[in-house]
Amino acid sequence: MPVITFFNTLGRSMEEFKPLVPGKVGFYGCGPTVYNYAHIGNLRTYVFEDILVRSLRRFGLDVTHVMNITDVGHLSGDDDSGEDKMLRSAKERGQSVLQIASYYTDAFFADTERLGIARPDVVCKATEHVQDMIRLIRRIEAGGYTYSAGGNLYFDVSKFPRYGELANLRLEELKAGARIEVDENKKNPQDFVLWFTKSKFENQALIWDSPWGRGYPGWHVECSAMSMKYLGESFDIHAGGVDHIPVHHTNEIAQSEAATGKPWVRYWLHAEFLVMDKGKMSKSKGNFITLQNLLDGGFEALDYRYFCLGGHYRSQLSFSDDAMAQARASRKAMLEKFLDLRTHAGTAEVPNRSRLHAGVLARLERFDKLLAEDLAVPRALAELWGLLKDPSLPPADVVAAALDMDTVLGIGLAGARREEKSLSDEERSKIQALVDRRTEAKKAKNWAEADALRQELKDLGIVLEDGPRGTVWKQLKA
RNA sequence: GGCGCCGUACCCAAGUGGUAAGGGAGAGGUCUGCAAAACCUUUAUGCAUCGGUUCAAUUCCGAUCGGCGCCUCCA
Repeated sequence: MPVITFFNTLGRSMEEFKPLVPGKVGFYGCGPTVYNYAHIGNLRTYVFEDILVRSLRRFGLDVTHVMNITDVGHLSGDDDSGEDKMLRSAKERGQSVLQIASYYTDAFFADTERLGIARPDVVCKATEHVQDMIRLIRRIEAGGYTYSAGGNLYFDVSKFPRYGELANLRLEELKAGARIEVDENKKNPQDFVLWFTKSKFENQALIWDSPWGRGYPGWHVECSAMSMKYLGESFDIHAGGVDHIPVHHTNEIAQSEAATGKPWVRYWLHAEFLVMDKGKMSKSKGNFITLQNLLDGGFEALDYRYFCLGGHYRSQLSFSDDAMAQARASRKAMLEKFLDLRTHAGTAEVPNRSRLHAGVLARLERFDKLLAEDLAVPRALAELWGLLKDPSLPPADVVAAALDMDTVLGIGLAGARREEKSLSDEERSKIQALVDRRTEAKKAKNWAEADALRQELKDLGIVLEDGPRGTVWKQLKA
């Protein structure tokens, strides 16, 4: 197992990764708020987390991956037009907020599944853990970190000296209210609500009884409560998008450590944004794209995954139709190359790792080393290309190693097929008959007829390739 | 106002104090009746600009220009 290093947002430096319990990793990844479809920017982060989990497992670590589903707290407050439409149509169908949440949760996992993202070991819904949150809030309250105002229970950041450490925040320099009105109940602008009994939204749909009155939990508390429930009061890795650093994760740390008095998370990993021409993808700017949009545009889900692998997780990645098409072309070429090698490998026995050709093994080792260096996935991908393109390596060994690498990358080598859709035997024999007729015409040097038959097949969606071993046909990509 | 990131060929994108990965696209070639595929070759004396440090900078420092993110729910 190589030495694993990660760039820890807490401290902003590369650190060797050493799990709290040797051989085991507790990992919490911030999940979706399920009131709308995930867009491809969101999904980039989940691809990153998937690569993280798969890499750790590759290195022999026993990972427990926990992900929350935020299905409370933000369902009635956002007035994005697209969402309103969804809510309205849901209302027309007589559905509850929970049904909406359920719908988008299913949609989310349908997307991640198509992207080959492994399902977390624990998926926990906020609405099913309100009692855990209440218990956690009571501990925070017992420590004297809270105050009540205007019907809400607030966390008092002035009681937590290390507040803002993760984000390098210095409270006195923040310009509170620069972009949003300050809640007049707060002693400090950074204070945040642990429990609402007075919603700023009219129609909060879900409410619970609590020691502070009937209401609902603040957003940040769910991650603290659920992560501790499943991973313990201290655990190894917490990941999410960079946007969470200054507020969400900062607040999570404050309340978690206020409750337990212990260090909470040891390594913080944050994924940068996918950006479009005009900046990040966001609903309010009306420039967000879903995975389904890409599928409708003729891309495969794994083309998008491949696209994500082209950039390092800590760098912004520029999305465009052109860049996406490039990723598709690149992945297609890679699958073709792989299929060629698999054909050449024929029935040769696939060697296990210990018996691989030295040159292949060397590449595999470099691949592992790159992953271990803060997930240098773009370079790991280049290593896979180098492996596939090196003519000096035995095909069977290359195929074995490529499949091995793909257990982390997830580009879909194992499932690669030449044919796009299944054809009936009847269709096959028809095509073969035409191909045979053309072969006869070619033998007779009757080029006109041969070309006519080529065109006829092309109209059927079949392209021909004359090679040294005769003519092979393929389906034209739809 | 504060915090932070980025600017690498036509495009996406790695990377390092010692002379620019990979992919896409383009060009030329081999092969081919045609075509495709494949393969080979090729495309930044250059890494926004200007200074500085250094034997040596794309890589460190400073300034400038440009772009982006966060400080509000947001991956």
